[in-house]
Amino acid sequence: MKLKDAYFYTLREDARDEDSASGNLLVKAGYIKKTSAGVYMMLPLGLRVQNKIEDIIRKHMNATGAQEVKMPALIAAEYYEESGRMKGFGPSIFKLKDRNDKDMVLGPTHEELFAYAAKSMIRSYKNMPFNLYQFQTKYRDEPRARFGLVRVKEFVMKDAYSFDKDEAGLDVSYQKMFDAYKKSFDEIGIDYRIVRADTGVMGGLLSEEFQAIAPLGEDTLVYCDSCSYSSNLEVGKVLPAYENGNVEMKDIEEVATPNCRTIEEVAKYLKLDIRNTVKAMIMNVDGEPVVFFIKGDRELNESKVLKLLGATEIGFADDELISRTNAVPGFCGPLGLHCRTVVDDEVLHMKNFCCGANKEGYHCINANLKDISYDLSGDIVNAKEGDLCPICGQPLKFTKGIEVGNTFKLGTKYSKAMDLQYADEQNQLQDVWMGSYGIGLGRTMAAVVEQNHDEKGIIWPENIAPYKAIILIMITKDEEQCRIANEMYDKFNELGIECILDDRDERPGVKFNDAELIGIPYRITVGKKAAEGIFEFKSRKDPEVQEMTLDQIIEKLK
RNA sequence: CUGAACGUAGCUCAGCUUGGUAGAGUGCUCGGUUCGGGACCGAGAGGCCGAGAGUUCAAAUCUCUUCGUUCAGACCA
Repeated sequence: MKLKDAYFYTLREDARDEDSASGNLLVKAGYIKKTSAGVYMMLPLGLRVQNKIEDIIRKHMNATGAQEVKMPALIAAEYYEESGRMKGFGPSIFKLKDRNDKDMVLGPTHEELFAYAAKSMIRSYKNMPFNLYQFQTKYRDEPRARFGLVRVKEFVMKDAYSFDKDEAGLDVSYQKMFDAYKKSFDEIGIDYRIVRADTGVMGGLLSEEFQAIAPLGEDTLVYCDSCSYSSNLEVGKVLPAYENGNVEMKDIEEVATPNCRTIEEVAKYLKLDIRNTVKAMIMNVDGEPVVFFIKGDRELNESKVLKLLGATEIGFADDELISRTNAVPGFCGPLGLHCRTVVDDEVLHMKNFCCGANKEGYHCINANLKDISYDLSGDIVNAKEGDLCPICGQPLKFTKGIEVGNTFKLGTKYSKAMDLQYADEQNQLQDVWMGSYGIGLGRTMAAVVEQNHDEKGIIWPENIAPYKAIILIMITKDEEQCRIANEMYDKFNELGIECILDDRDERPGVKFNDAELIGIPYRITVGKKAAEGIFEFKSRKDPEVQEMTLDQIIEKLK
């Protein structure tokens, strides 16, 4: 690409409405442009990067024997009605009607259509296994788009779907995809960690996420350095770490705690360790009030609660719901409640703890499990700093991640819903076992930029950089320099070295800054010594500038 | 969806409190001087002050409505 005659621009100021380093840099460097909240144009440079990511993934998918297809984005709503996900996705699914008033959706993910496509192929166990995949634009009406390309309403995803006759087959197919994902992300050049995750709306047996390590990540990852344990916080098991085991149980006692509404205030007022308190959370679970009792220094984990109760929605209870529970907010305790109560496993191990008395201005001390009645117990809190690994008992570590890929063992959920069956060896009808596997391309691009930038701009890993090299002509009015630079450009193209020629009539400083902003891995400066056949060669990653001949440069770039 | 902030030149913003026909920087165009890290001088082009309604002799400025954007939360592959 010769810049003078290309669609190419950079901005000098930070974008006002970008809230992430990657979003800002991609906008500033002219890779993408926002059209509305969560919807971006892919400009020439941006599309080149996305295509490179796509090519790498395609190569590894094809190597597993998967076949590429292309499903529509515009889909009759009935497919999602059939699988029950019209409800599952709720307001996140884009709905529209055609002129005949037929309900349509813009596909948020494509399990249904792939299952439907598989029906045409699958008659008997002999027809499996196989795997289909596509690169497709997905639409999700996110409640809040943010962080540039990280959370958007329209994005391209690679999604793959495997079909097997039984669970053992699924395990094999899953492992193939899993390995292909590792190879893809390694080649792209992203720093990632694989974690166990919640199956969410996808349902199924197992979900693992490929998380790009980044401070602005929306997911919290919990892992252990001593063993292989690694999990998304939303499903991370909590090993009850606090026990005051053998102390003798005392008798429960009411004490006045005037104006102490939060557990911190109570602990401070009574001079208690907050780890020996139990707090109550009054929640709205599918429209019904439920009170949860957890250790004072814990947070309630909503996905664990939903799973435990088999519920779909959770939020704080409003005044009307609270009034039905007979609870006294701020002093809510386990006594005399008129609703379901759930106790965290950790509380089961506590003795002589402090909790609300359910009476304005009072808490109880020396409470014990025997004093409480509850309906259910389970692991319903978030792991936190200081917790121990549930596998090996070493201290857990925490980091933030951006989910760039996800693999699911779906099992038979969709084949049951979509009536996808085959005849086995005994000519008995059986459900097909499915897996689904996704990678967000734009999100991957954003995550790479989050991980690879400095104060001057983007630093692309070589494998997904839009171009490998950029040739700068220092003095455009110098015909000799122009001629030499153009010859170099032609030579590179001949050799298949993708490069940019900055032949704009700009001052050197502008060209240096733009080259750094857009993050091209190698920069060649055609300047003073060009006539002698000497050029400056600089890697975007390193500060050193080296003088080289054309042959030496070509050797480096080949 | 709830709460808050913002919307003025291509971009980043000032002006609004105290109403009087629109400003800066940067980018852009032309001329000149420059030419190895976002140069300098001069001359220009560029705005229905997000949209609508109201108050007023007069509204970017005050009031109401609406749309958009962003933040916090909720939500979320």
